[in-house]
This record gives sequence, C-alpha cells and structure tokens, in this order.
Amino acid sequence: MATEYVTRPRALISRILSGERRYLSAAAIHGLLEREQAKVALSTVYRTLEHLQAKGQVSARVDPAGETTYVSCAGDHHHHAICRVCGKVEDVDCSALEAIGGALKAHHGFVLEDHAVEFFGRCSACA
Amino acid sequence: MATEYVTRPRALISRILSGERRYLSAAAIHGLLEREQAKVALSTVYRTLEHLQAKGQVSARVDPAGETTYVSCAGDHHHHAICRVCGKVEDVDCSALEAIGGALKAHHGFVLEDHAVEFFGRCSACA
DNA sequence: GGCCTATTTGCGAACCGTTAGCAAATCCCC
DNA sequence: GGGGATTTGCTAACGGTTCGCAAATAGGCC
Ligand SMILES: [Mn+2]
Ligand SMILES: [Mn+2]
Ligand SMILES: [Zn+2]
Ligand SMILES: [Zn+2]
Repeated sequence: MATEYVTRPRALISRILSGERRYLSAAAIHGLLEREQAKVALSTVYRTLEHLQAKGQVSARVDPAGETTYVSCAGDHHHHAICRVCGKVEDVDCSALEAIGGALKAHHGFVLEDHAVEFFGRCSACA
Repeated sequence: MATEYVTRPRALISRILSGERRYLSAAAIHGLLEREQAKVALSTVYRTLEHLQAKGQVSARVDPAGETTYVSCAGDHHHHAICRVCGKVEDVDCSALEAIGGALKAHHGFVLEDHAVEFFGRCSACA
C-alpha cells in the first residue's frame, strides 16, 4: 500500500533543505537544482515538499508576498526566530507561552489549544 | 493632494467589517454585499481592504488555504485568539512575550524586533 | 541480471486568488 | 450645478500552486 520510494529528486531536495537554515520557496529550490544541473520539474518540487511536510521533516510558512516557503524542521513543538537581514532561522522554545493559557481562560473564557508564533529581528551575525 | 473620498462601497464594506468579529475573505465580503443587493466589484473590495489596512482599521492574515482574510482591528499592538469552531476573534495582550526577548539574546545572540502570534482554541460560547 | 507493478516524475494546461489598465461614474468643493 | 481629482467596474493579466496523464523509475521477485 503506502510503499515509499527513495528517488533521485527526493534525495536532491532533501539534501538542499538540510543544508539550508533559511526558508526557501519552491521556486528557489527549483532554481538551486537547476544551478547544479539537476533536472527536476517544479511540480515535483511541490510534491516532494508536500511529502516531506507529511513526514514532519519540513515546516512551511507563507511569506509577506504570499509565497509559501519551507525549512527543514524536526523535533518537538517550537517556534522560529527569523533574521530579517540574512533569513537565518533559530529554533525557539515556547514554555513562556504556556502561561498565557490561564489568562485567556480568565479574561475571555477562551480554551487555548494551540498557538503559532514567529519572532523577527537580527541574528548574532547580523546584529 | 491625498484627498480622501467617503464612497458608498467604502461605507458598505466598513459597516460589514465593524459588525463582524471573524476574519472574512475578500470573496466572503463580496458575497455578503451581493446578499444585500449592493453591487460592488470584487476588485473594489480588494482596494477598499487595502485602504482600510493602510488606515490601520483592518488587520489581515493568510488562512491555511492561502486565502487572505481580514478583521476590523484597531488599537495598540496585540494578538488574536481565534475560535476554531465559530471563528470569533478575541484581542489578546502580549506582555508575557516581552520576556522572551532576553532569552533569545542570551541563547542565540538574536536581537528581537518584532513578533507575530496567533492563538487557537475555543471561545466561551463554543467551549 | 531481467521482469513486473506500484509509485513517482515531467510536462502542460488548468486553477484561483489577486492585481493592473483604463474609460466611465462618483464625490467633493466652490 | 459645474469641474477636476478620486474611485469604481469591467476585464484581462499575473503568479504561485495544483492537476491529469502518459512515460520513466524504484525496488521486490524470480
Ligand atoms: Mn524548527
Ligand atoms: Mn484586534
Ligand atoms: Zn542574520
Ligand atoms: Zn467560538
């Protein structure tokens, strides 16, 4: 049934993502593949990204221009601090946010189930 | 130069937004206008939303399907708790997040400049 | 190694939300 | 009411993403 093939396009795209700590668009990944003479269709890039997301190896976000971008990302629930200069992504723990659950309940009767957070600023190299 | 007209479409759209505490897409707003016999072009809805955003009366977010949605939103910097059942939006203060700035600096040398947060759960009516 | 079949790819066209161009309509102020 | 700047409506274009389907590939099995 759900047999899973390790194909050349998938290996190439996984390699690119794991060597990159910035969010990349599908088009950007496709461009990087072209630059190294690897012929992979853009639709395959999309399908592979979808596949990697389903496997929990990639996290996506929509950038301000409306383009979806992807980073290699695994591990427990956490958030990203994104450098506005170079785009570097740092993983950030979010235990501080747990406390907000109580306040939401008290003020609005709101039962907190999940949250999404993004931090923006400058990484150590760009500060 | 930047004279500003109060037109019928703008008044209609502002009224719809201020009477709604959920994020609405441009198409949804357009649909509501149709339902009340008001003929407004979809492109006018987009332009009005852009206009209201620039005036700081509307806040936008891209929903999981990639569609941009809009709520009436004014006041100081804050975040939104969105009910997963009915879509109702509560304004949430974020003083608790300020503390994270120090930790980011200490752990990653990251200088925090801004953050974006969304909370998901169930509002009091849907709990 | 060769065969076989399920899975994946490549290509192109279709899709869909959003933006742009431009003439006609509207708003505002005198 | 007249006149000029602004806004609207319509339609076509745009750009990222998804789809359909035949050709190619992976990998288990002789
Ligand atoms: Mn991560
Ligand atoms: Mn708000
Ligand atoms: Zn940086
Ligand atoms: Zn609710």
